[in-house]
Amino acid sequence: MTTRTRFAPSPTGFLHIGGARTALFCYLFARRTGGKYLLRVEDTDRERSTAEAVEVIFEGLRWMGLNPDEPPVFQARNAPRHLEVAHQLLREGKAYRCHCSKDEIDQLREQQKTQGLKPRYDGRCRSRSAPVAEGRESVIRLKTPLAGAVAWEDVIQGPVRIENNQLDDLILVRSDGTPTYHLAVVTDDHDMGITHIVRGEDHLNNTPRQIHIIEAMGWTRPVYAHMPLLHGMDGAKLSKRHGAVSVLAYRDAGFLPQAVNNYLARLGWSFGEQEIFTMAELERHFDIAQVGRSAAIFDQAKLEWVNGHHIRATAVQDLVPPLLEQLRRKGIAEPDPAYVAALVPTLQERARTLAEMADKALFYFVAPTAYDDKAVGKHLTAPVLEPFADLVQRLDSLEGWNEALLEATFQATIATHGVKMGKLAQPVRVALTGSDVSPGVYEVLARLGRSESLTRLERCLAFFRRRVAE
RNA sequence: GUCCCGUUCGUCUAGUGGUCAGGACACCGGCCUUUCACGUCGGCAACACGGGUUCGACUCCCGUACGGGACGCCA
Repeated sequence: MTTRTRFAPSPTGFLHIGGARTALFCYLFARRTGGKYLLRVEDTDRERSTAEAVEVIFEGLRWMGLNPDEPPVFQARNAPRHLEVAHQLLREGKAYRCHCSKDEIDQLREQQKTQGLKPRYDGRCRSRSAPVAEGRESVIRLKTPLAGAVAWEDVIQGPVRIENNQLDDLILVRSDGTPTYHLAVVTDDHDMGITHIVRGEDHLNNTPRQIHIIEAMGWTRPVYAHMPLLHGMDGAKLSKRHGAVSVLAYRDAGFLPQAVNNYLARLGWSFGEQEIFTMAELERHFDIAQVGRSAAIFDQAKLEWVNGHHIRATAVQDLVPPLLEQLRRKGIAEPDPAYVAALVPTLQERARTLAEMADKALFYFVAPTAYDDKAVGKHLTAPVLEPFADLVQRLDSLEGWNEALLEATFQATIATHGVKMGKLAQPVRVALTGSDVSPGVYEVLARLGRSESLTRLERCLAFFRRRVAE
């Protein structure tokens, strides 16, 4: 039998980084076991579900590379089937109509709470014999076994056992005639042939209720794997106040999807002492049974480190499109892809995100309008003026313009003047970039080109002369 | 309040009765070097607490504390 997993987001907002992790685990489990990974949109909350949210979630999953193996299922469309199941249970006496009003139940819960009990419906309609006034609203509730317990072997949590007396008769169909979450989930999972349910630990308490529906229908139980939740740096459940929680926010911040996947997979799971994984390696090694049971805290600093690794390991051509986007955001109207491709190798090991890479690439597009004060004070000093002027002269009369030639010119200059390379290279860096931090000077000169380089150098030389004269 | 789960360096984790408790990020320092970064070497730093069980507990059991989740006609 081939395994089938599903990621089942509800489209009430963006794709949360925690949801993305759940999707990733579903996906990796399916890949590892040679099964299928499916997607089901749980849009049964008519009030909060939106088409925009569906699109945003799809976009997030697409970006992560977590594309389902079959077309997505939209739960709301299966409502007739869900109701059919509810009515079958009703006919078989496994469910019943409950006419209690919301107020009545609220009151009951309130009362139970003050008594220190777990608030739950007491099943008062279960054996109601008195006829009910015609037209009064009703819901359909499942008859939950009164005694006994539900137990299952959770792939991540281990053996789990919940006493039935902790449960109440859950609602299958609302008073407006629409199916509830539990009914829909169980029915769809069955109909979709889901064999393994990988989801957040927040669903652990839902599992026994869902198992009861499954048992009532005589369906086979899927295997469950409840993964620990993700927490923010303060230890609380990850939420908006923890900053970027939408996966698309990570894309926009310049992270690579393979890095996000890598980091997310390592949260709660490890494989020897390996930290960096390609998607293919994750598909090969990720073992959900080895996932730990405690919640993990999302650490952006480590994500950045992982991202830096992937930036260095990714082919230039694959870095160009997202980098172009980052550059546009920084105000570079129409960056030339070929030019950008030439710049990438000079920046790859200097950036942890593509946004940072774009920042560091800016000088390639715009000549410095001012020189960093500290850099000027440190490197544009009187003793270097002569060697620097001589270098500019030599570069100006250079025939040809490539890194080897440039280096030879620098070497000849320092030999003539008896200065150290650092003394000469730093002013050049300032002239070219405005600061004393940049990729190698030969690399920069080569990419900027002869004309632009000389323009920047001459301008700086003039500035340098004025400064020394003062 | 009730039920369920968790607890090893600040963070992610290895560890399944006998280890100097290992690795990674971050942080600090050295090296490399035309700067930064990469790389590399080294440093700092943890078994929540209290009882058991045992010749011996991070590892097993019980309790406490702390944290999280769940208790909807939301999903």
